Amino acid sequence: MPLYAQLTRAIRFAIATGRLRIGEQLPTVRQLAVDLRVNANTVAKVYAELERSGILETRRGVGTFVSAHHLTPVHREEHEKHLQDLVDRFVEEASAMGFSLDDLLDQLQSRRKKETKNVEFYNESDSNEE
Amino acid sequence: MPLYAQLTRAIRFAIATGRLRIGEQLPTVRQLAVDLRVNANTVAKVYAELERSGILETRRGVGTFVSAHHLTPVHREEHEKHLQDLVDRFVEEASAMGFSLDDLLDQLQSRRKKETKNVEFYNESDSNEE
DNA sequence: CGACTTGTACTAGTGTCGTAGTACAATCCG
DNA sequence: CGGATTGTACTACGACACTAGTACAAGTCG
Repeated sequence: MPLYAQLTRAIRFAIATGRLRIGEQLPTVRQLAVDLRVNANTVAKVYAELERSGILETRRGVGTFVSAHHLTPVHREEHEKHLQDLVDRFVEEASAMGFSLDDLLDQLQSRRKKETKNVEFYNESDSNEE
Repeated sequence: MPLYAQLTRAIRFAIATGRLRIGEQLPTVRQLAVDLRVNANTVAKVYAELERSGILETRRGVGTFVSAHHLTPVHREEHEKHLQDLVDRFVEEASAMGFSLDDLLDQLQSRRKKETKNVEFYNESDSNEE
C-alpha cells in the first residue's frame, strides 16, 4: 500500500478512535515528513485530501488541525453515503466470488461475537483516551 | 476497472449463478477476443488465472471448460478463506472510516430485507436455468 | 516591515500495470 | 503424417500512480 494511503488511513483512524481530538494540531508537513522519512509533498497531499473531505483544517503559517465539521448533519449524511458505497463494492465483489448476502452476514456476525468478547476487558465507551 | 478484471468477474459470476455449468465449454481465446474487441492474450490471461484458481480447465487444441473442482471439500475450504480475507479488508477499511462492525451489520441487514422482497417474485432456488 | 514558519504549485523521474503484437508449442482430426 | 485449431511465452509500448526535488505564496509574530 502506498505511503500516502497508509498515512491517510492512520490519521482517519486516529480521529475516529479519539486519539486525535477536535481542534488538536497535527505535526507540520515538514516535521512529519522528517519523522516518517518521506517527502514533505507526500504529507501535504494527505493533509490536502483530508481537508477536502472536511476532516482537517489548514491555516498557512500556523498549522493543520482536526476540524469539527465531520460532526455536522450534512457531513454525517455524506459519511453514511460513503459507507453505502463501500458496502456496494463489497457485496458486488463477494457475489462475483459466488457468495450470497447471507454468507457475508454470517461471517460478520461470527466476528462480532469474538469482538465483544475482547471488548469486555476494557468496558469503556469508544471515544476515550488511549 | 481493467478489462481482464471485468472479464474475470463476469465469468466467475456466470459460474456462480449457474449460467455456465460444469463441463461446459467457453469460447476460444481468439473468438472471445474478437467478440470483446480485445487482444487474445488478455483473454488467455484470464483463462489462465481462473485455471490456477481451479475454476476452469484448459486442454490445448480442444478448448477451455468449466471445471468440477470447485465443489470439492478442499476447494470449498479455500474458498471460505478467500471470503474471510475479503471481509478482513472490508472491516479494516470501514474502521479506518470510523465505522464499527455493528454499523456494517446494520447496512447489510437492511439490504437483505430489500433483496428478499425482490426474490419473492422468482421464488426459485439459486442454481437454475436463466 | 522583515525574518520565519507554514502550506502549496510545478516539474520530473521511476516503477508498475494493462494491453497488444508476434511467434511458438501442443493437440486434434482427416 | 500434416494442416488446422487450440492455448502459451516473450517482448514492447503506453499510461498512470507515486514519490521526490525545488521554488513559491501566504500567513504569523517580534
